[in-house]
Amino acid sequence: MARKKQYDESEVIEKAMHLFWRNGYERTSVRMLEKEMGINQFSIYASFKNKQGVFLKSLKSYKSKIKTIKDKLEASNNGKVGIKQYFYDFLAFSKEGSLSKGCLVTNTVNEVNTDADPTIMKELELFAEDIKQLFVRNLKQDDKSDPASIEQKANFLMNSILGLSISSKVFNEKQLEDSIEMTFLNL
Amino acid sequence: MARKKQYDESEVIEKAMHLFWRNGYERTSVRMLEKEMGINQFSIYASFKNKQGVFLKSLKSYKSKIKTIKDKLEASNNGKVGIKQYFYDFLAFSKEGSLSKGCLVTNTVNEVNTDADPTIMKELELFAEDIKQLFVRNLKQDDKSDPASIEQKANFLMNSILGLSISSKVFNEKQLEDSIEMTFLNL
DNA sequence: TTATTAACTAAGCATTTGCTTAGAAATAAA
DNA sequence: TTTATTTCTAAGCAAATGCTTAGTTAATAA
Repeated sequence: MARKKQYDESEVIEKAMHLFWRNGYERTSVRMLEKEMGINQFSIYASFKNKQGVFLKSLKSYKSKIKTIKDKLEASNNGKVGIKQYFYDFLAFSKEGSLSKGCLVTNTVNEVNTDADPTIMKELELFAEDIKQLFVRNLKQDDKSDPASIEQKANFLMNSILGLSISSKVFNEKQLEDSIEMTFLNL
Repeated sequence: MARKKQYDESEVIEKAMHLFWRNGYERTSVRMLEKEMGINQFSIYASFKNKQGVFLKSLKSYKSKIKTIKDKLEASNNGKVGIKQYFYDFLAFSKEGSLSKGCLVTNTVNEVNTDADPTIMKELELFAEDIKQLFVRNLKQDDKSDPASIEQKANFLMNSILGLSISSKVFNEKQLEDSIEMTFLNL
């Protein structure tokens, strides 16, 4: 009845995701996406509506990729040890060459104007909340103290991993390891 | 002999700085700078060569502005207490409304491509190193332990304050306070 | 006053941006 | 084969980007 698509949507999104991850949202042009995804602009707009559409799908792709280490944390069942492992896993996950691309989500929070792009911003908040709940869950495993204390520690850990997302772009491995080890030393 | 400038360079740079701080480098256009600085594009290019020139001067302006709280830390002479106060001072400094603009330097690290803009990147590294040395100095004041331990703590603190720079854009005051208090609890 | 020099205004430059469209090529049901 | 439908290519659109330039205005040394 009609012509077939000559590309696989999830395959080309995977490529787009890496481009956004490396360069950020604004500095990734539709021309760059065209080249990286290997398809024409028409096809991009036909499949994903617009640039933001490509990005939202890329975010989904990113989330499913990082789900591996999130699942590992969820299955760990060993409290702070598991969270610490998650920190190291995250570093390895975002590594590219000697430095890191950081976290796609964090990068975007930092780039996109808070009030300018509410659709994207909402996605990011949900993602952060999700991670935090994983931390809370594991903290409860070996910390029988009051909920307020758990909450405080979770907030602290969120701050640490956000920091790591930037630090990993600038600092060397020894410095990053220092940060992680200190974070969990007296937690 | 010739006409006088109708604007003060440091005055208009102060305005440019706030624009960059709020919006980031790329998302601040020369047209926006024109409006905010209140001078024509010709004057911008005559005084500062190009957009990057305006930004570099803005960075200087930012640094001299934040020098107030850096000097306070340097004069504190009370070790970790002074550093902690610096964290709170930084939060107040970067505040705009209920949320924060973060740190102009950190924002730029996050935005600008590491290898794309080496001139700017160098500026940023120097700034970070400067802050770290202040931390080291104060840490030594009440921590007589080995240099390796001091270094580790300084790296940890750098990670924390970088985290704070992002966190402050997303999290509420209670969450930020949690992070700071936990950071210094067992330091 | 006059000549010189610098700072102003405003228009315009080439390039890049996100997105659209006209028309050719391919697929498969009728 | 014919016809309907969709995807493809490639050209082009308006708007925005960083930056320049032609020409006017103002200030001061001669």
